[in-house]
Amino acid sequence: MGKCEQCIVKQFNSLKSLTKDELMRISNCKTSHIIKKGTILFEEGETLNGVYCVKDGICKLSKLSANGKDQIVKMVVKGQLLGQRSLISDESSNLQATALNDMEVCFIPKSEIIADLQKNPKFSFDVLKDMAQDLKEADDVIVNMAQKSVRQRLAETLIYINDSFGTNPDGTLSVLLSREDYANIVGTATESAIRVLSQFKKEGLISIIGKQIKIDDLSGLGRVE
Amino acid sequence: MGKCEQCIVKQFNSLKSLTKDELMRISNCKTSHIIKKGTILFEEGETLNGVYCVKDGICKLSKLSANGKDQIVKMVVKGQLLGQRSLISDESSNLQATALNDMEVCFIPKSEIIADLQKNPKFSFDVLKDMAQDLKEADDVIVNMAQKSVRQRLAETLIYINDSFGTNPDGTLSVLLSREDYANIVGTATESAIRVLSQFKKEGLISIIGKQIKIDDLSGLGRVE
DNA sequence: GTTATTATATGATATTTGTCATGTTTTGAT
DNA sequence: ATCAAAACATGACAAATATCATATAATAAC
Repeated sequence: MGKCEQCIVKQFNSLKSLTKDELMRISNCKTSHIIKKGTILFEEGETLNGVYCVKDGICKLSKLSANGKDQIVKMVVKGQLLGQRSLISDESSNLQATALNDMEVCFIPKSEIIADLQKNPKFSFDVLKDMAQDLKEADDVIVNMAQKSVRQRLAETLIYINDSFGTNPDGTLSVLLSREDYANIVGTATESAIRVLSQFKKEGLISIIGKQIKIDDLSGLGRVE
Repeated sequence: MGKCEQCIVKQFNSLKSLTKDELMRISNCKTSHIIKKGTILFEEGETLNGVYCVKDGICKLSKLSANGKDQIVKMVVKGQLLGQRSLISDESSNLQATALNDMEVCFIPKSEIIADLQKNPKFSFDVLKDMAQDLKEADDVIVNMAQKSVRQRLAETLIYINDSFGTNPDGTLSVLLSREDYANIVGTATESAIRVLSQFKKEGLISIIGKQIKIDDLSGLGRVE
């Protein structure tokens, strides 16, 4: 099994602030996992016994609404940590995590993380910074949800996915989401999401190749009102 | 000027985790302020040189949207800290803070807070917990914005204000918000907020006495669909 | 390979929400 | 107390979005 000390992934998250000794200790008790696309890493209400460090792949964090829809609140990618919030509050998870493609993750037991949080101020300050960033992004999502149209939100979602996760060699978005996923990010009915995507296609902003989406006019998408 | 060591307000926020010595040091460099209703404590994009500890009163945190509306993201009350996020990220503020009634606040310089964050793990873990809680609440707001109707969101807002800030002796909500504020919390047009409030009145859920609102049927509001 | 199931697509229609217009009430300044 | 400005209220209509129905395409199961 790989060693945390040598793992490049940690450069992208707050684990980078741990000392070599701390990393070696974590390395000894962490477990590696391959998570198949579609697998639920943890559910809403579930108690987490640690955090996941995402070595590869992407997952969605969603929350079930009273109307039965599963609102996607955030996407977590390679390099990021998963589950810190619940761990810090010492509460069960308020979100469900589902793999959007095959993932490779390391699971680090709660006790290890908590110990380091309490001993290493640099680490805890780093986690604090991450959380502050998450909070800022959440504020932006709230404003977008409240003030922008479905068309705008969907256009921005496409741009976000393009910019954050990139494209395949043929230009299609590398993260393959179902139309329902798009609807659940934007917060609209699946039919509405499909309809708006069809409009974008008619307007020459995107191409649709089966389930795949290719952005043809990125700046045009940015101008959608 | 009051002394932080003896201040009861700190019991409600993470400052309670500071040692007596740390509190005395902070007490010496903090400044007390009376903020009149309607005053802007800080604007979006402004660099904050410290945090505010709210001793009395309430303020709204809002963010200007592209369409010119000022979305209210959160309300901050007596006992809470204000401005930690920006301070931790070392960024300018992403939100504007405006007093909703007369406030009494203490301003603590950035250097003091940062120093304590780096030295006192208990304090930084406490701040971390606060932020985790804020993040959880933000997730809930996102889901509500995305999945619930204006009617539901407004009903929940009234319940929230009732439960969190209480009522005057005559039963009216103690926090007096303009119709525009309600609209900016819910994320709707001012006219829509007014209209829905009128409907609630017709349905016997609330009474409207001038600008004041009185909840007549709390559980009924909770059942609004 | 065939079939059942699920995902995508689109039309028709209902509902929700926004916008504009206009009138009334409240508030604040003088 | 009077007047101007702002906040509140409501109607009429337009636009955005949801819902329901139905068709087709893609995928999975056998």
